[in-house]
Amino acid sequence: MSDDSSSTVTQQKRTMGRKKIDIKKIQNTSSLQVTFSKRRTGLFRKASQLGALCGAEVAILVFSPHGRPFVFGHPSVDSVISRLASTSTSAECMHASGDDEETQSSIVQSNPAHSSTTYQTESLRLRLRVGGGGSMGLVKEETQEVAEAWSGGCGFWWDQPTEKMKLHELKQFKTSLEDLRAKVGMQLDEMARRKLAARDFLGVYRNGSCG
Amino acid sequence: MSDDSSSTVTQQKRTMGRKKIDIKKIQNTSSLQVTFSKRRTGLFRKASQLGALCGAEVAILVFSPHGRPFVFGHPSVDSVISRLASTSTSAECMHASGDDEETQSSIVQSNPAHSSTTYQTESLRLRLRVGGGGSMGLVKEETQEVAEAWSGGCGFWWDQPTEKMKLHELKQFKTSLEDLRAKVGMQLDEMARRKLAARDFLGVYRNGSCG
DNA sequence: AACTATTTATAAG
DNA sequence: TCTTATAAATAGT
Repeated sequence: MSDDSSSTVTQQKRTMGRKKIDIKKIQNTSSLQVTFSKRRTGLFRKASQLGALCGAEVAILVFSPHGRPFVFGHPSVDSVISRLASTSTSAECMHASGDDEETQSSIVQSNPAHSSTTYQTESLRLRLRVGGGGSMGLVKEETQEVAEAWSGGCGFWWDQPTEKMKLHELKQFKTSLEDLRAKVGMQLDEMARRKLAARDFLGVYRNGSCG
Repeated sequence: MSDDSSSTVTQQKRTMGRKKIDIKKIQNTSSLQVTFSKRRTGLFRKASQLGALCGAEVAILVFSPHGRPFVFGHPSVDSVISRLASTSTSAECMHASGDDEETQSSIVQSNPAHSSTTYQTESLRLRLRVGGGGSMGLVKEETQEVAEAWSGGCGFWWDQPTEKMKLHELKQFKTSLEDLRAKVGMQLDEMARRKLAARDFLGVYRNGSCG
């Protein structure tokens, strides 16, 4: 005990720590965005784990409070929706009537054993495309850095000396492929946020080979 | 210290507690099912919270390792898919190439600002229907009990003296609507598992009125 | 974006 | 299922 600061001083905690919150619409705009971002990431991570752990197929579609769409799919959104559409099922369902219009959702569970098609749809075709960045106002220089980190060389970016992309963080990916996927999502988030126009990085990594 | 059991006996823990697991396909069949069930429930709960907290719209489609479909939607699967389909977007995407075929997923994030439709689909129409139970072999008596608890009266089941359905558990629902939704999912799970043929409980609660 | 202090989610039993 | 003991997620700074 050589560093005891004072006798009666209760070791002051740096942060208040997490607080319990009730599940109702967050009013503060900024915290709403932060929460949405964190939780969406967490949701996708969980979905990814469910897929990896159980060999389940999962598709998630989300519209941010701003109306911006986010999608997650394992193995792909398209395949899962198509599968659901082509699966003959009768659904046992329950609509939980919420308190207000913003608070209702439905949970459906289908049993393949019953064959009476209740879904009808044309396959939702997802044509992935790398678009340019949006426009949020950030130094172009920074954008360039990240872009180069992604498209600069041959091989996967996590195997490269991508100091510019915070290598220490990238190294964590190795722990598991699940984590890698989640990180990819976050990276994309950051890229989008920075108006990154790395429109060809996808082509480079498609099929895992250097094009 | 009046209840010290023994001098050198290290208080034996009842359970090993949670252990860290690596995210790879679970081999043990039974634990796979348990894990799938728990995690799917957790995933839906998280999705529900995201919707309630942020006013986000979410749709999740899951196929269990057995190929059984599970769906969650806020406000509904149909509406979210339709919205996505009708939204003109260009998608910034990344396909994380997994280690094996079972381990790849895609995360897509679209920016509404770019208007070049990349999704094309017919609205996935979800026609909910209450089907009969499956067949898993459980005492009919028990089934009957639960069925009655659900369809027995007018009004919502959580406002009724449904001792037969474990009221103590149902009471927890009140803490939040989010929780209620999650629980509904679990209840439905149980119902399905018990081969419950309460084919008309939905009708009773549709619109929140006693039909 | 980082960092805790806590609340939640869950792997084992 | 129900209970822990722990691992994870995340609200507030």
